Amino acid sequence: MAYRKTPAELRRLDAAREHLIARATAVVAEVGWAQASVTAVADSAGIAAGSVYQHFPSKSALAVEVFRRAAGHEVAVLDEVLHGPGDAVARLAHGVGVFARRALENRGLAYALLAAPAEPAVGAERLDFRRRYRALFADVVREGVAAGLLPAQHPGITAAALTGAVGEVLAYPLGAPDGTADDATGTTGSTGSTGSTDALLAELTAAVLRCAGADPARDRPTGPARPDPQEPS
Amino acid sequence: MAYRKTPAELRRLDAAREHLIARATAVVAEVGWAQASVTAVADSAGIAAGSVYQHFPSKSALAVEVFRRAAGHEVAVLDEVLHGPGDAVARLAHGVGVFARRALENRGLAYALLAAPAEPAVGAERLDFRRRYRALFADVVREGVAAGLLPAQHPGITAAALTGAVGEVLAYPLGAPDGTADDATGTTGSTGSTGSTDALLAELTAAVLRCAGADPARDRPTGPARPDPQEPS
DNA sequence: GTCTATACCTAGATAGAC
DNA sequence: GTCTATCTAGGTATAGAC
Repeated sequence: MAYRKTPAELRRLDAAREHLIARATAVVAEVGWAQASVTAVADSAGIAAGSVYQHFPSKSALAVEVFRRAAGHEVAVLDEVLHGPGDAVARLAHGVGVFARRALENRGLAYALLAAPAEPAVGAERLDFRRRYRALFADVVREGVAAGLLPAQHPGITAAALTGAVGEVLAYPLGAPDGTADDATGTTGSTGSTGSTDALLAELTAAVLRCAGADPARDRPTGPARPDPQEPS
Repeated sequence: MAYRKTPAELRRLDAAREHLIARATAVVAEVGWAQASVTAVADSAGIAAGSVYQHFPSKSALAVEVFRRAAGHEVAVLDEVLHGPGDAVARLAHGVGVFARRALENRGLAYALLAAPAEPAVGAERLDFRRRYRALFADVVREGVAAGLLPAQHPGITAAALTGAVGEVLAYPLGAPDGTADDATGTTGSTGSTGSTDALLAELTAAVLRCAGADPARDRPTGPARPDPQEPS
């Protein structure tokens, strides 16, 4: 017996672990945290429940890893957009649009990450990631204020408001299992590219820009003028 | 044996039930949902664990009742302010102020209602109450738009954004056990009436008004001009 | 290394005495 | 009606065979 595992062994183990994480993520996206028992996840991954503990010391650890991977990806995407080219306000608008679109394209997972009830360990992780979103938004707001594009304000508080606003606006379309949301608060199909999704995005972006204090007079690349919004009920 | 309970009996039972709810609420406010076991609640109420089931069919039912009472009270207060005297924008500002102040004065409970991880039944109730908040905000926004005080927008989406913004901005000061929050994101004392609380309220209100699109030029009753906000880090 | 089977632990819920 | 003591279920985690 070797003192060290061979490269091939390591690769195999790592692949198994990755596969487990991927399947766990899929299960969570489908049925939520509460229903994602060790048994269900193991079944989905095609291994025995006990084997899960070859890769993770506890269910919590696996759940946290699932959350970190998925949420970390979203943070990275948002980070790239918010720190990309263009002025601060344009980046803010674009960032929110990208974030929302991605969420609406993968609802189950987005809901799990944003709002679904979860065990304390995941809840703590969620708070941590919300802090990261706040930090990203705060950067852009600060920059916008410095550039004279936004009025004087506390960037941290505005960032928190933006984070909460985006999450809450998305929560209901995401929470509705499939197409039960009405009007601009959800989409009717599954691909997430329907007209009402666009309306939702436009309104969300507008609200976010207003919240940061962006000048409404400046042209936004989001469609012609303002497409007279309609109320749901 | 009487077919009906005597009025005295009914009163006694009702009082016991009320006492149980009150104690359960206190326990939840102190230690959160997760730690509020049937045993802990019963102990606090001075009865045996089994006796809880004389008043509620299940732990979930008790938790839901606790949530409904507390959240219902907040909704009623907000409702009264938002539908009170004054123009729509003034009421919106006042309503947010009152809501935030109340939350900061009773942090444990506010955190439990707004953000703390909870069992699915409570989570569902929370979604329902957030819908009510949205409806209240939507009314005021709609009114403000009609009165020409606010720009054209989708009231439901703005209302969701406002609900999320308020919750998220408050979540961190509330979540920090006691005075660990820095700068305007929290208070230092316990009474909730310190200077930094006022700063937080002012910034939150400003962000909310911007989000709804209120004209920043109009005077707000909240302090002299704008008290040059400072950043935390 | 992976599976099967099982132990165990926590917390909610119940039965019967007083 | 309330308490004590007990039962139970559900799901995590482990032990030992292959």
